[in-house]
Amino acid sequence: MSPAHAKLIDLPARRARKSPSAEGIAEALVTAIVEHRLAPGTQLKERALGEIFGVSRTLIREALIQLGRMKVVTMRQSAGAFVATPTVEEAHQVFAVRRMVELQWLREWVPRSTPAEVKRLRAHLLEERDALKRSDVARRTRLLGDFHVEIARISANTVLVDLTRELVTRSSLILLVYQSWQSAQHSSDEHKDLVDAIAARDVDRAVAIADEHLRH
Amino acid sequence: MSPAHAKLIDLPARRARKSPSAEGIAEALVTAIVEHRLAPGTQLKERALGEIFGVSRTLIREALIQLGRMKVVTMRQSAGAFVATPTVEEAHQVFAVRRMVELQWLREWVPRSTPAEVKRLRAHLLEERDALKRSDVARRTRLLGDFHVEIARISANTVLVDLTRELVTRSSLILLVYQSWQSAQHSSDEHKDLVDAIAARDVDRAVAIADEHLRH
DNA sequence: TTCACACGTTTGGTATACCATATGGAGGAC
DNA sequence: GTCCTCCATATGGTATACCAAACGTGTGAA
Repeated sequence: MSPAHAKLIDLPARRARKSPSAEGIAEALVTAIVEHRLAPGTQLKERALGEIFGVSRTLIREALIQLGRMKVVTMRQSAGAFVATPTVEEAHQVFAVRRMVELQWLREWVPRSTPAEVKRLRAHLLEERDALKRSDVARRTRLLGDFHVEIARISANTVLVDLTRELVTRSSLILLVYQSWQSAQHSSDEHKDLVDAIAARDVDRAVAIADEHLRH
Repeated sequence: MSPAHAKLIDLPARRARKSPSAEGIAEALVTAIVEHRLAPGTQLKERALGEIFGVSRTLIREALIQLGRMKVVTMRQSAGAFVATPTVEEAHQVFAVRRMVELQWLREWVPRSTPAEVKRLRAHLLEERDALKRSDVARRTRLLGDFHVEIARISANTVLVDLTRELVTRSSLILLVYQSWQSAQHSSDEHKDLVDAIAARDVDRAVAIADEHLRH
């Protein structure tokens, strides 16, 4: 958390500058972490962050507690908060749960998917493509994750959406640590194949593609 | 949060009285809520709780924030924290997600379940029975929920266990609001049927029973 | 008698102050 | 010269102080 980090966080902080609540700060930090501007293992010092966001330690602390519960940061006893560095085992566990949830949801939904829903996903794919073409790393990372959230959102099940978002966030962090960056294009291609299978209402193929996708 | 509530929380507070951390307080509150000692809608006043637990508002606040993220309490803007009163829709959503996760896990695990694992579950069933016989409401409520956590624990997947625990907690709160109390016996019977199916490695029957169980 | 306004009290929101602990560096002794 | 110890400082943990907003109550006027 050198002063150099300040400007890295500053941008998202300003973007959500309307009376910085704990949630806003937490979100800004998640964004900064997922977009690789705060490396895993980095200590998140409360006073420093307070200065950057222009608030007291109280709100920073609130945000860090929330991130701690999300497992995006690790709270070490009387040592403070650090950007989480997921272990290989944790990675497997997160993806195992994602497979359970996301594949089962596909099984329920794909047979009765509507053209309007598929259209929404295709629109998302175009955005992904665009980010890929422009090499907009931050936007690309976010969109690749949001694709899965977008699928969950179709369920209109808030619990499912929140869960998916949380797992996707953790996954992003994991991919940062364990996956090479070239695979972004590959991921987006798999997303396209998945949407095609959904449009064809081919449950088995959709599940197979998603399964493969989530096994890396 | 009348003074009368004090003694209701006091017991679990004392039980976990070893230097009351925010987590300990959160857990004590969850227990109190799930065991029906704090009714849904009750306001959780920070100063009052602080006095009960013998700590300042800071730690209480930390605990409440965590419970808020768990959706066990609702944080209303500049009005404070209240024990959550789940809507019917939320109830459906929680159980829909539980079905996705728990049924899929059963499908993966039951075919290769071991006698030792089944034995653990049977031991848990005995505890349930005992609590039922003694009409120990608090213990019974906890154990009926823990059964599902116990099944998740077999996966040795921390993410799955934590997720299950969280969903089960929310479910308990929902059942308090929408379900009559007599069904505890029935629940435990269904648990027994489920363990029998697991022991027989009958995946389809196990999933069917669990599915029925989670649909109420 | 009833309605409305205002004031006081309660409560949550945020900042700050204080304390304990961990950490790193400097200095002294072997 | 190296290692150990002690002190200074930085940092997290907890309590408290201060502020603003919401709510309830009582009083006065219509």
